[in-house]
Amino acid sequence: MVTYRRDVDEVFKALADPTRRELLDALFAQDGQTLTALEERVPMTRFGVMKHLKVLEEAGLVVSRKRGREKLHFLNPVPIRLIHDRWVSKYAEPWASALTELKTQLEDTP
Amino acid sequence: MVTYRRDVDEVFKALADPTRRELLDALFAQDGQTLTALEERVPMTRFGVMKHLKVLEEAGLVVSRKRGREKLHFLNPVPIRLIHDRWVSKYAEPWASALTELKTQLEDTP
DNA sequence: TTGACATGTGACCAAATGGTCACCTATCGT
DNA sequence: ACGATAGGTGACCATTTGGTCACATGTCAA
Repeated sequence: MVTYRRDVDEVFKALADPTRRELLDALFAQDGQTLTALEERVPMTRFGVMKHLKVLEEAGLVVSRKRGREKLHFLNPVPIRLIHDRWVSKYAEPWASALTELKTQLEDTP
Repeated sequence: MVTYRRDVDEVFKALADPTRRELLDALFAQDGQTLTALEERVPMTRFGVMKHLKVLEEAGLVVSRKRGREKLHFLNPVPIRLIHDRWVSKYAEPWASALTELKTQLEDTP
């Protein structure tokens, strides 16, 4: 089994950029796209996309594979699942709605 | 009902900093803390903490309320729940394990 | 084999970010 | 009233980040 113990911080930082989230969405829609294919999805030169893909790869959110002169990119949802399980779920539990009530009350308090 | 249509991007960006996640954790552990109380939780001056709290407030992750000369800070989990429902869950679904298999196979391919 | 195509590298730049500080206002307790 | 306490503002600085470009390598197809 490959090790998924990459830094949680890297994943959060990788997800913080809207372009990178768009790239993930593009791979979600169609996995295994090349750099030039992804380039067309986003208002940016090839070089910008390359940098973003590098960040995504280092965070483990994207894995790639070379086929001839092309580089195919694949979405890896595991890090997202990890931060979901270890972090997001803690705050997104059902009882959140109770806190929502509290917040509403507080904001209505003069 | 208060409007929760804040920008998703702001939430992701707010969550991208480890100090800010620590502050959220601190509020998760004990809600309604003052600035000086939170200051002690983090290796940073008061001013740095103020900036981080401002980012968290603007993202809607923290709401505050003044009590005399103090400012009380409260965690608002709703934005996290929103990005969970609208974004994270899409990638963190059960079938993610199937993709994990695929990724492993790809990485093992020479 | 040669030209077009897909990707990679390093330098470079502007803007955003994270953090500190001097100074200021407001409120509390006595 | 007065010192101490809690918080706020704006300037300032170093570093990181997002993006581009010139140039270079590897690969395909005729």
